Amino acid sequence: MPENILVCTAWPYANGDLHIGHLAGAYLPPDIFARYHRLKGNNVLMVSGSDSHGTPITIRADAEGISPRELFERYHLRFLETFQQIGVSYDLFTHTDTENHYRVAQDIFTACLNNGYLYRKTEQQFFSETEGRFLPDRYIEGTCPHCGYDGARGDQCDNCKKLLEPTDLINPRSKTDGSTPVLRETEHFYLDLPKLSDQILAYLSENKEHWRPQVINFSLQYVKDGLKGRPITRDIDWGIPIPLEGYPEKRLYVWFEAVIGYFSASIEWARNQGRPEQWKDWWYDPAAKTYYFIGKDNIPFHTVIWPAELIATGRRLYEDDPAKQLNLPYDVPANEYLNMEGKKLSTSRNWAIWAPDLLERYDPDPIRFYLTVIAPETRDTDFTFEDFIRRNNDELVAAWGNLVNRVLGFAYKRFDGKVPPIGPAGLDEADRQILAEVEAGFETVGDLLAAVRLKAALEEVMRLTRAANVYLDGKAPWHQIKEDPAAAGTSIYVALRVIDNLKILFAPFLPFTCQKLHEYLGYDGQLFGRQYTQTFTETERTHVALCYDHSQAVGRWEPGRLPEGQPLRKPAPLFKKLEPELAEQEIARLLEA
RNA sequence: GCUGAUGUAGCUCAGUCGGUUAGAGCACGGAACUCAUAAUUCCGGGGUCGGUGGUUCAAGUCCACCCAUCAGCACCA
Repeated sequence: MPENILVCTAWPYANGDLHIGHLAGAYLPPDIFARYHRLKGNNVLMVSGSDSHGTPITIRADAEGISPRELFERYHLRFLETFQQIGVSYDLFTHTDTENHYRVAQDIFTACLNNGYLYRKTEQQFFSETEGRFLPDRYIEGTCPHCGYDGARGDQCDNCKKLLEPTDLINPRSKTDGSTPVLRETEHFYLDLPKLSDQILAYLSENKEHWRPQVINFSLQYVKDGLKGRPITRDIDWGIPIPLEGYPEKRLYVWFEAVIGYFSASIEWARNQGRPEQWKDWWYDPAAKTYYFIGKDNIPFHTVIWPAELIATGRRLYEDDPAKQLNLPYDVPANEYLNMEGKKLSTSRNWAIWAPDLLERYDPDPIRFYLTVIAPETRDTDFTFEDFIRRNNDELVAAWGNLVNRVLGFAYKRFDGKVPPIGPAGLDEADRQILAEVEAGFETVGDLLAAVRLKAALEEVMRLTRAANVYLDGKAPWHQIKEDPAAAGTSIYVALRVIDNLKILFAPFLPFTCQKLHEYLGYDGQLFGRQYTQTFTETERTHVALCYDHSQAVGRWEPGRLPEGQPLRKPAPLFKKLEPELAEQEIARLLEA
C-alpha cells in the first residue's frame, strides 16, 4: 500500500539569493528523497515557501526605499527560477504573505491562547522616536560594558563575544540612524514552553532511533536544560496581525508563524487541487511520515518549538473528529554546514557561490551530483571547485557517462539503431549475474534513500555502475562481434538493460540526464512530472507559486523490461568534461567579487 | 564560559552490538584493452584511527581529561 510522505524543507528567508550551502543542506536532499518516493509510488507532498516577514526584510526594504512586499517578492521569484533550473520539485512552493497563511497562523495563535499555553508579560524595550518603532536587540549599538568596544550590538559584543542585554550598553544608539533610543513599556504574548516541556520530552523520548544522533542529542539536551517562555509577538508593522482586539500595532513573531507554513502550505496545496480536505492524508493519518529537511542552526525550531506549537494547538485544527491528532515530525534529518574552499560561507563577506550564478555556467545534474557526494550529512564538509571538476570528470563522466556512451554508441552503430535481441545461446552466468546485481539495487538503494542516507545511496549506485563496466570489459562485445555477432548482441542487450535500470536508480539524483537517457533508449514519456509556476488569487492579494504535476510521470522504481528490437534514438554524451583550468577562473571570480 | 557534535589514507568520506590483517572512491605507480568523452578493467604502494591515560581476553568503537574545528546558548530564524 502506498505510504503518505510529507516532505518539508526550510523556508528560505527572502532577502537574498540562495547559495550552494542552502542547496546542499536543505533543498537538494529533500528533492532526491521526494523523487525516490514518487518513483516508488508513494503519495508525496513536498511543500515550503519564502519566509517573507521579519525585521531584516523591513530594514533592507527601508534601505532600498521600497516596501517589504516588493523586496521579498523579488527574491521569491528568483527562488522559483532557481528551483526550476536545478529541479527542486515542490508540489507547492508558496510564501508566508498569503491570506491563507495569515488565517492559519492566526487560528493556531487563537487555539494556543484558548488552550492556556500563551501568557502576557510587560517589559521595557528600546524605542526609536525618530523611526517610530521598537528596535530589535541586534539593531542597537553602543559601548560594551565589559571591554569598552564601541560597536557592540544589543545582543552580543563582537569584540569580546560576551552576551549582552541592550540595556547593558553604554550610550546605546540605533544602528540604522544613530539616534538615541528610549525605554518604553510594551506587552507581549509568550508561548509557555515550560508548561509544554513534559509533553515535548515525551515526544522526543519515544521512537527516535531513526533520528540522526546529533539531532536527537541536541534536542533532548535543549529541553533538559530547561525551557523558558518565548515571546511570540513583536512591535513591528510588517507581518501577521494578532487576531485580538487591542493590539493593532503588534504582529506575530516570525519564528512562531514561519514553521506554521508547513501546515498552511499543505492546506493551500489541497485547495489548489480542488480537494480541500486532502491535506489530512499527511497531517492526520497516523501512518503518514513527515520529514523536515533543515540546516543544523534550525534544529530546535523543528524538534522542540514546532512540536510545542502543535501540542499547544491541541494537535487538532479544522477537524471535528476528537480521535484524530495532528502528526508531530517523524524525522528531522538536519544537515551540518557546507564550507567553501575551506572557509565558512558568508553573505556579508560575499564568500558564497550563488545558485543563480552557478546555474548560468554549469548544468544542473553535475551540480546535484557533486553537492550530494559532499552533502554535510554528519559533519561540516567543503566545496572546492577543484574537487567539483575532478569528481565531474573522474567519477560522473568517467564511470557513468562513459558507460552510457560506450553502450549506446556501440548499439546504435553496430545493431542498426535498435536494441539487439538475445542470441540463440541465451543468457549465461555473467549475464544473469550482472542483471540480478543491478536489479537488487532497487532494494538496497531504495532502503538507503528511505533512511535518508543519500550519500550512501548514491555511492551504491556508483558501485553498480562500476560493476557494469567490469561486466562489459569481461564480455568485450567489440571482440565478440567479429567472431559471434549474436553473442555480441546478447552482451549489448544485457548492458542496455543494465543502464536502463541504472537510469531509474540514478533518477532521483540526476533527473535531467536520466530523462535524456530514457529517450535515447527509445522510450517516450517523462520519468517525472512537470514543474510550473502559477499565479493564485485570493480575496485581496495574488501570489506566484511553484507547482508540480506528477500525473503524467512514467518512471517506476522497479526493474525495466527493455523490449528487444526497440528503436533507439541517436545518442549524445550525457555530460561534459570540465577543463581543470576552470577551478582557477572560478576562484579568481570569487576573489574579485 | 556552558551544552552538543565532529576529528580515520595525499583528497573526499564509510566504519552496525567492542571481535580476524582498518575500508571505498578519487589521486599516484605498474599492466591489459581499444567499443567509449585518453574513458574502461586488473594488480599494487599508501593509515600510531587528533593526543594522553583508563576499562577489557580484545578499543577506531566504551570511560576520563586535553587539543583542534563547528554549531547552539533563547530579540537572526
